[in-house]
Amino acid sequence: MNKKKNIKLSQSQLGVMKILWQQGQCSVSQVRQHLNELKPLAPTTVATVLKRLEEKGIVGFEKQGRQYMYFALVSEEQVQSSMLGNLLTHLFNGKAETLVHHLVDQEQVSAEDIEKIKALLDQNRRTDNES
Amino acid sequence: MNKKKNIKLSQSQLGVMKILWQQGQCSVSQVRQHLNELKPLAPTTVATVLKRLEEKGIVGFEKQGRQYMYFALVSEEQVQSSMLGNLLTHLFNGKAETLVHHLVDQEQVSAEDIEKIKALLDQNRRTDNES
DNA sequence: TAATATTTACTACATCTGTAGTATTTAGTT
DNA sequence: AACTAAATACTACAGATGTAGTAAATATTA
Repeated sequence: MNKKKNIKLSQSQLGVMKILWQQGQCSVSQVRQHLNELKPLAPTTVATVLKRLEEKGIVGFEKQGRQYMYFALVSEEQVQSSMLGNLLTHLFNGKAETLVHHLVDQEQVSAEDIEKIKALLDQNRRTDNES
Repeated sequence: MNKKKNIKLSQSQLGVMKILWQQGQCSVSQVRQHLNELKPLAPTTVATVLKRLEEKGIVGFEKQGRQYMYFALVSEEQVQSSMLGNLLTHLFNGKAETLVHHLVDQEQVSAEDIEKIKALLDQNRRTDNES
């Protein structure tokens, strides 16, 4: 089972993970370069974040010459699923409609997005009926 | 404007806020009593959490005899909106469909819920067209 | 009024996070 | 081989969180 439940990442950690998810495998300085556009950080800062992620089993690394190449050990989907589930449970009392209601209601989602979501739900319902 | 953006509450804090949202106004020991079913905590622990929430402007209190009566200064909806928005932005790259997809896909939502959500979206679309 | 119970005030302390400095190792260059 | 640049290893430190102990104030009761 690959069910690492209750993965919880802070904002900084997420920023770093996004790079790894996009780029696949990066050295500290590569991560730093990618982050730089968003937020300039000292090299050691990035290294610390990566080391801590490694300690938590979220990323792994492989020595490559002098430097470490880091890579994600959990997928973006896993983290999304886990953190969303957490929010759903603890903030929305498990009520998915309330959550979606906020999404739709609170200026955060375009009409176009709503169409996409609806399409998604329709599709889901169909496959539900078929199975 | 009552727009307290970027409200971010930890799990413990959320637990306490839920009591206040449900009960309206509580003393420390009342909050503690309600929490007790979920998680027994020392009285001072609850008091500390409430004091910290007060320092952040999330709750207020009013002296009533010897004790403080605490009450929420931000609504559950505000917190839901803020924290969901945060998750949407930082974990789902702003893509609401991805978020909903997870909700629907990941065993977290019943078929019934999906129907409710669909109804919600339909309604939303109608009012969109009308306005 | 003295004793007891309740409540708040202050202190504590470990862990996590955000951020980075200093020291050391190592590789590439002259 | 000596020097420089890059990388990692420690250390640091402030703020947030989870949890609670001890002291002090206050109210209730015997």
